Amino acid sequence: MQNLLHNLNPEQLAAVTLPAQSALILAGAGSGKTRVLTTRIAWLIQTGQVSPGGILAVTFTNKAAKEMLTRLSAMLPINTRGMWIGTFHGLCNRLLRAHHRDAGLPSTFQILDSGDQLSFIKRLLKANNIDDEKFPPKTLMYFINGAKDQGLRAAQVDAYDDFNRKLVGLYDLYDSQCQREGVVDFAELLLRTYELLSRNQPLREHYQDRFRHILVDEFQDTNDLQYKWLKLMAGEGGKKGGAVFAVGDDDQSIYAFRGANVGNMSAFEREFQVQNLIKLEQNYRSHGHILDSANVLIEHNSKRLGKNLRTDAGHGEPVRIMESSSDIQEANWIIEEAKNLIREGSLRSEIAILYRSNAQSRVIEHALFTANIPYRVYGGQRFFERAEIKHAIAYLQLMDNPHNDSAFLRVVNFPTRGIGARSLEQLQDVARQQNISMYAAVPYVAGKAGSSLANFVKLIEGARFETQNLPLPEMVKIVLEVSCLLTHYQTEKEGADRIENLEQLVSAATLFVSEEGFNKEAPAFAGPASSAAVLLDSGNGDQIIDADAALPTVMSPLSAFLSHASLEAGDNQAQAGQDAMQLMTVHSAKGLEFDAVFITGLEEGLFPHENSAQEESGVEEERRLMYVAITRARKRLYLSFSQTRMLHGQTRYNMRSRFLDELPEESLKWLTPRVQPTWFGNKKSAWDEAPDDAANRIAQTFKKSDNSMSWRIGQNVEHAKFGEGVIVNLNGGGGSGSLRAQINFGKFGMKELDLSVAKLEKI
DNA sequence: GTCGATTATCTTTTT
DNA sequence: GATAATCGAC
Repeated sequence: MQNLLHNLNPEQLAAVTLPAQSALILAGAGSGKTRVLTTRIAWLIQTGQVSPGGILAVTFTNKAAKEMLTRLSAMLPINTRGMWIGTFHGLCNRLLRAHHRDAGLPSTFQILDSGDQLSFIKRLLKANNIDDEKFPPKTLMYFINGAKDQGLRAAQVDAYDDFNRKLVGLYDLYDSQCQREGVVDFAELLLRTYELLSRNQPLREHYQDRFRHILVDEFQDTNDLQYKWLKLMAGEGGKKGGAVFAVGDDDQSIYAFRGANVGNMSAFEREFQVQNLIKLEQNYRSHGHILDSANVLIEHNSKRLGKNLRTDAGHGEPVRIMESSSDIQEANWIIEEAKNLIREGSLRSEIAILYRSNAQSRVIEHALFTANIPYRVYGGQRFFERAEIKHAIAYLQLMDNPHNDSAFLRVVNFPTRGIGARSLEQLQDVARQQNISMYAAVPYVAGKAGSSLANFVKLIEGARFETQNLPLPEMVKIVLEVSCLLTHYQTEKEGADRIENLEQLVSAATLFVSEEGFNKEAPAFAGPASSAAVLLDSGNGDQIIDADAALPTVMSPLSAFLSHASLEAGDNQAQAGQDAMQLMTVHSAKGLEFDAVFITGLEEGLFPHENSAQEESGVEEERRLMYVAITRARKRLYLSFSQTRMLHGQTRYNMRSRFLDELPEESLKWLTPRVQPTWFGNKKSAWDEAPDDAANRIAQTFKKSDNSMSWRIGQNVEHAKFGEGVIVNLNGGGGSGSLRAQINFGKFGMKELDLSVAKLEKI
């Protein structure tokens, strides 16, 4: 045990060894949060305070859950498979599979990912003749998800006006359609579980009794429903059930846009009568200048619980800031700089390039590709989201649950088999009249269309029959054959990649089967609690099995694999083993760390993003995002912005991000001359100053050749009333008439001014 | 009904 | 710039 607690600092040690009461750990970036969580679990088990089965540990991402399991296995000689460590969604899925009858779901219920959900809604609107101009599918989707994230059913939502009443009605319709098809969306997984446990006392008490310790990672990211869910699991603020050990950092709350509520942290402190509040402020990751930058930046936020990171690592190198004239130059510069780092001995995998939105990766990827530097992009399109994979999955879904209309529509005519829009419309009408799924409605359609449809049904039934006793990978293989997906892509010109992906799907199935223990005889769960896999009374007279053990006991391999495909979209490219540079959004970088980090596109409108600029809370969230980005870096941090950038297929001119001006001067080193904000009175052009030689050299390299024109697009200007701006477009002039300029003044928006009249100063 | 081509739309982050 | 939706020709 000494080993376990060895090397913990006093705060970490205190947190790990807290008594079995609810506790809140404020863990700053790089303060050893995951370490504290896993060590806590290991310590609880090793000191015999709880069995592995009495632990419930919740994370938000699959990555975090996996990390926790790996570290735990390294600390303790136990089999972690079957332990209740996972994402909210994953754990709820497991519960619902085990108790699907009580939850009112078919055993083969399927999970809609957000793409599926959106097309589901589009279909719903069309089927009910709703004008999707007036009720855009996305609006409805946000409405439904928002309500569910607060734990509200349609009947519980207050509607103030006609528009909202209509949305509520559609929400209700949506839910009943989901029920009919046997599908659930992400939020539904949580809401169903919550409702199940609220209403079913024996079940609730069983789990409350069982989970003596509930540990929550990234608590600041919980939404209202997740918090209610935790309260239910813990039973009246932990009085009846287990103790809740919540770890979070309000400064890293970056998911408010999808319902996360930082207020849950103070609510938790109050409602769980938290007496143990521990702050982890010692940072083990970043050098001083980097940490100072993060600290000073985040102080610009008003709503904080208050926390400051410190380090013993010394100041280290200053934070470098670079201004480029275009996104392409930005990318080229990054690559030059990265090459230097690599030449000096840095691993490529220790260099990360971060950006605010996925669209920004294109230019950088292109440059990396040209420079022949291996790289890996996280996010973007993932394995299970690829079209060909979705198609294959849809066939499997239909075999497992034929009432899933989304799956039906996706593949009924793919590859084409002569079933067109008309016949499907007909089929849809029948299905609606009879209140059955499209699949079930097939026998009611007569004629030529009817027989093509019947053939499709035969195909699915045949595949199901043929594969019923085969292992999952074999099943997938056969489905690829009989669906004609393989032959279809063989004849297609660009089909080679897709076939390769389909083959990878078979490998994914093989891997899944062995990882989840579906190829073993007995459930893999081992440990003192396995005997607790008792039968218990569900309250409706049925004897049911606790959702205790590993997946194999509560669902079929196919159902499990399909959930896996929805819940874990899978990595996009598995060039594992290669030492490659890391590209990702700031959001997906959370929880990771690198020796060197480039934060790119630090421009107004991009970072902070324009969609967030409307409200102050939006900007504060962006600032927290920036805080997260900065604290990813261990030794070296580069911040970069560009005067122009291609976005949506057209060039945009942005001003540098306000965040750059919120950093402590003494920790920064500007590689290009810094143009002071106008209120400091410095109105020289960035390219006309030469503070130091290195900067001058770089400036020369990037200097634009055509400086002759008095006004040019991209010119920074200052206006007496509107302040600092940048010329976006010029028109008129050409000898006659007056020259007019469109100028982006940031806060004041876009203005068109006559250059002969307006008093503009170049800066 | 099918295919290819054009047009519209939309681009923040993710389980 | 990329994809989905729509349109028009066979």
